[in-house]
Amino acid sequence: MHIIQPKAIVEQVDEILLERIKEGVYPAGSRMPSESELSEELGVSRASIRTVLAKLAINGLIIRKQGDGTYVNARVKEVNAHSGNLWDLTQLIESNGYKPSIQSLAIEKRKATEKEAIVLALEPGEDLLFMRRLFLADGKPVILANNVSPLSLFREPIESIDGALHIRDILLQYCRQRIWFAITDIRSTMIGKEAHDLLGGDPQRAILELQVAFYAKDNLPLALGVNYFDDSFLRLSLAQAWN
Amino acid sequence: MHIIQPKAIVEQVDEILLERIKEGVYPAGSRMPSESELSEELGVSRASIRTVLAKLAINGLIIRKQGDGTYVNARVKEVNAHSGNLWDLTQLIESNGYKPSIQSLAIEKRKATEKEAIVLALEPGEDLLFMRRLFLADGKPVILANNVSPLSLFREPIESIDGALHIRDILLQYCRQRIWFAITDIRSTMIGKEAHDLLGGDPQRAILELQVAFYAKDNLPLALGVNYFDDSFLRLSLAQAWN
DNA sequence: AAACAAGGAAACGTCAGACGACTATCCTCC
DNA sequence: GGAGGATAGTCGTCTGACGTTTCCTTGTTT
Repeated sequence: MHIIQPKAIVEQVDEILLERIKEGVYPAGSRMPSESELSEELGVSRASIRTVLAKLAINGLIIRKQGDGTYVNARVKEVNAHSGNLWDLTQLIESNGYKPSIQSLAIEKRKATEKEAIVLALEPGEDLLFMRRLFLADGKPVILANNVSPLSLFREPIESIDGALHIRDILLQYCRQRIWFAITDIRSTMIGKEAHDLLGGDPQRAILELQVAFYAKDNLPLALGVNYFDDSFLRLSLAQAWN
Repeated sequence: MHIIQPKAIVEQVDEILLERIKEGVYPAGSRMPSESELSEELGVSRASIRTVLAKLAINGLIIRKQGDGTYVNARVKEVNAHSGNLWDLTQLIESNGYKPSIQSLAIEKRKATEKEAIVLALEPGEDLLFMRRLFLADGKPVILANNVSPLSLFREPIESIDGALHIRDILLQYCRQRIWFAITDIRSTMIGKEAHDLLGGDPQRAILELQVAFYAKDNLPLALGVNYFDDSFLRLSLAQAWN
């Protein structure tokens, strides 16, 4: 058994405000309620509100003006890696305006390559869980995702794994591990045979490759991901600001 | 004349801590001084320290553990778009371990295309300042950067513009405009003729294309940029976290 | 001697209230 | 009608306090 700890206050506030911005409760370009009003309405201190607003500002969703107020970025709809989760492919598809789903192609055991062993801090040849999955946007295949994770992390037989889950939830559910941060390498590459077989389109074209490494709070490597997708169908756009 | 306003407190603290992390004053993986200690040492309130630490945590440079302390991310060296400035090409080159420089190829006037007019909120055919520049890493050309900006923003003849400056400083110095946020589209594309002539290498290869739009605080579009570079020489890697 | 439990110290998380800095707005005065 | 100043509202910073979590020491038990 595992108790689901009540989420941190700032986390809850973050979800609420993010939701309101996405749903247009605070329309793009409009002025949001003041920190004091939010503090009063949500029943948390102004300090907590400010923590969340700072995060939203860094991710370019809002613009803060001293002496004036806090405004929703008028171009918030143009950004799709919203809360800074570049590696959240489901969210990427969703913010491009499609309905995401995940199709599992393979879940199997295999040995770690030398390179994988280094990044995952394992011995070469140790057992890995390998997952090949296809992300669909409105049913159309758009992202090929390959993930590996040390098999020693898993507490249940691999047959019981639900391949349609988000990698975050797989690690949480079967490994009791929470992703704390991720490092993403962005590369440009020619589409390979495997990706072309699954994604279709021109067999000679450049696509994006996202190499993601997931880590736990204590810097323990949890998983690696290599994701391929066509940026002509899915836009990858980030907003960045400070202040 | 224009007075240089003293920077905001959090901005100064941010620079100091960023510098210390980069220089190894706080080594990767080590525990940083506590919030109280930093507050006392730098002579600012704990609240301001916390604002900065929150930003560093979001950008994955540090990891905060309640009841324990604040740690420098052990993998901080693997990340190069450090302070979340994806569009800061100088910083990108620097964090890849090279010495950056900028070579101006062309600075000229030209009319806005229809697409440019839309994004810059201008009438089609209005005058633009066009800049083509080459970023060098240790003297080797690595990034081709094309920028356009409404000519109406500039207060001095274009002949006086120093093409070796950072776009941030060009806008600040000649337009009195400060970049407040940027939206970056990341794309994968085949290398074009122009880019290949300047960057060399295999004429049939995939490279990264960063399409950047710069905005001022009031959402005024300041400039557009289209940057091409080879990700086999310059790694583009981001860290992301929340908590 | 090893394992376990209890307690305290230290650090981050949250709260409350206050004041300062800055901006937009309105009003007055010329 | 325009310029200038007063004013209220909002974000930025500060101070002090308490809550929550984690680590580590200490002492007890097995």
